[in-house]
Amino acid sequence: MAGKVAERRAALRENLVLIAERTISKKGLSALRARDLAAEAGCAVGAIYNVFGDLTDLVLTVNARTFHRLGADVAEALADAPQDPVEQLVVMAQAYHRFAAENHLAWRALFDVERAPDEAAPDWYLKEMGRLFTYISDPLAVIFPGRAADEHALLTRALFSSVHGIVLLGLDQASSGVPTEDIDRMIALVLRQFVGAVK
Amino acid sequence: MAGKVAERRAALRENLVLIAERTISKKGLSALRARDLAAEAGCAVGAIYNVFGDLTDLVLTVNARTFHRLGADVAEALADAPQDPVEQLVVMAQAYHRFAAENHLAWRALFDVERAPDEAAPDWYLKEMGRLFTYISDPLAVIFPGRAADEHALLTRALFSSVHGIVLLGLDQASSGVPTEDIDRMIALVLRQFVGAVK
DNA sequence: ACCCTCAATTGAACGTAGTTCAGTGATAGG
DNA sequence: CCTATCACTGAACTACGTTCAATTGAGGGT
Repeated sequence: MAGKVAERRAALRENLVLIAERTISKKGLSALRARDLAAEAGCAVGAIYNVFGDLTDLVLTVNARTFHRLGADVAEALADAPQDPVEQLVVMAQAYHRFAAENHLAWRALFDVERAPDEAAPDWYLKEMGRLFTYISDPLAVIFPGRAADEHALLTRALFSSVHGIVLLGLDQASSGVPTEDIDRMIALVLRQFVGAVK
Repeated sequence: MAGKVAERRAALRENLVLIAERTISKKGLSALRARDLAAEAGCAVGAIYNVFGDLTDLVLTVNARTFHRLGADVAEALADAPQDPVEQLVVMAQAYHRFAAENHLAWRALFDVERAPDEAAPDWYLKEMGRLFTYISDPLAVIFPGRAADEHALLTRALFSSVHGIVLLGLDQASSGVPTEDIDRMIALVLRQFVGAVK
């Protein structure tokens, strides 16, 4: 029976990730507790630290999955979008909004993890980010042909950041009155106005 | 000697706020500790709770001051700005960026405080936010006259959120390569492009 | 000047986190 | 079947925010 240990470890790891994912999605990052986690997984608290270095490692694993789902949602929206590059941008941004709204706490956890100040961003983060940037970059190249590469990169980043800001502040004060439709309207307003300026 | 107690309380309060402000500015919100605070202020830990309900109350007081300084900086930039409404928007947004960069940890603390889920945003927050929105709203009314009031409000909020997003993501990864000049360029790019002044 | 009352102040103690590690028990190879 | 090894256990440790019984000292009455 070779690898019975590794098997159990892998199973525990998967289990912990699923439980953490559910806890974060339902009750938020701050509700994640080592003891609760162990109790739900039916293991000792110490076992968690055999699989993950610390709870932040576990959260980062959950975040990687969340980020991947986010990327897939945006990609799906893009696949179903019309050919018009402006509409593609709008559709993707609204897909981003929809994902953030429907997975609010998990989405928040993406940014609420505190990284060590000098620690580099994880690999998967940069990779998924690059993926999202490509989705934006391509339609932009159609809309604004002949821009310098560096300006094009800045434009891409700027648009992503703008949409992110609109969603972030819109959902933050969801209780104090920014309806979902208004967030979508703001996104469309900024994107259409942005590209319409040169049309 | 009437009010000697109240006097000491007020002095302690001021002292605690100043110490907390310095700690947050230098080491970040997460470095704020009740025991360190008491040691620095030369009082018992319990004394903090005679003046503030809890540490979050203290942080909110610091945040109110930070937000006020931010509003003043933006107002000053607006006062020195040219008449052109587009340039006014750019100048204000870059002032927002400069404040965030120069007071990074204090600025982050504005958003990193976790509020109770159902608790309303504090009064001073809404007031300062309204102040910032007015600064943006006025030039926008000149640039886009004759828009419906609700669309105008959405536009204002959308532009603020966009600039906030650009600054937030730009400063977050400052280590992994978004120079200050690029953030300013993105701000100018979005705002100028938005209002149709193609350069 | 003295004491007495009561509220402000103290800091040890409490509850709850994340994390560790010596003891225990199961595993895989001989 | 035995045993060296290593993963697992959970009590213990540290570090928080917060509380509260005990203490102190201020302000008024005599």
